[in-house]
Amino acid sequence: MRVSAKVDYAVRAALELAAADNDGAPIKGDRIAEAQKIPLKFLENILSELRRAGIVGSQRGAEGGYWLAKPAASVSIADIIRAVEGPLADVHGTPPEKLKFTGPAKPLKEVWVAARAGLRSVLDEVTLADVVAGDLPPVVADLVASKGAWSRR
Amino acid sequence: MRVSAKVDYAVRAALELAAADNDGAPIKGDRIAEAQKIPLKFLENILSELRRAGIVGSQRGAEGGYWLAKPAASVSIADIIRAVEGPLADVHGTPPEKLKFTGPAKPLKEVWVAARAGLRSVLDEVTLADVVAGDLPPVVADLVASKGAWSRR
DNA sequence: TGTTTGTCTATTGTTTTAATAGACATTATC
DNA sequence: GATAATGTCTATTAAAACAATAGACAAACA
Repeated sequence: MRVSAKVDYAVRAALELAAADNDGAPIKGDRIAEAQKIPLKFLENILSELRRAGIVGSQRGAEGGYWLAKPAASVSIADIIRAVEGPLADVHGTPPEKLKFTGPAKPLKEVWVAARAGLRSVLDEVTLADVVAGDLPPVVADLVASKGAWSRR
Repeated sequence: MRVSAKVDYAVRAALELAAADNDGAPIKGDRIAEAQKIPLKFLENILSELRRAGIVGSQRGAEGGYWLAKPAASVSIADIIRAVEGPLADVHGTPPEKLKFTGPAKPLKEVWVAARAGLRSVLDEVTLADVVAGDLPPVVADLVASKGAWSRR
């Protein structure tokens, strides 16, 4: 699982929007870029994609900026990833449920489907609101507590 | 999670070796390539990496070929991935446990650690022997049975 | 000694990634 | 209505990763 710079930036930018309670006024790209150390122009591209996905709203002009277009509790980390990169998981360009393997590799399809489900069990469950509140769902606590979760292998 | 062609090939090649009970005689790269439709030269590069990682053994010359250097039940899918691509998961080039976030993004570290743990819960548990036998561990069955596991989102 | 096979190093073309640039459209304020 | 501040859109680019491919070389066996 390689989390790209783009996804990393997108998630952090969305969190800034979810956290900012700016009396309903839009937040400037500039301010997000500075707060999270993200290259401004790259961030603007990303925020445009999030807008096209209906996750953020925007306003041009002076006093313009961005805001979250949905309740923070209804936007998952996976939603952000899908908005900027497409499907969460694929194998050599194919979605897991469409894979066909032959010979001893046959059961591999179930393995990749399960791997995706393992990822989803975290990324589909955690919302922007959870992260902002620092109160993550039980599934995260369980996984994080599992042996060796914090060490490299 | 993007499973590259290389990882896909490596896992399937390893499964061919795990499945082949060729009276202890080595299996030719040629035969694996054909059975799994993998470009021969690319496969040879991959098998060399698996050999350097101690997962397969090899013999040159006529009657040469490859074999599994360990019991199939002791090699996990994650072992194969790590051998050919390095760590299972990273965020923008950094392993999850070393991440540092600021402001509202602070709890993100736990989220990425949990996501990696979710992946590991499948990929560290499933061995080549499991796949060859078509008898996957309970964690796979559970995840695969979870709602929506087989559909795209 | 010759043939078959794996090993190693290098190279190539394509795609993706991560960013940058600049013209343009919109909005609020003066 | 002019101006300044902002987001939008299209294009470009440099670097890296990806997916192979090539060929000389080394080892093993018949």
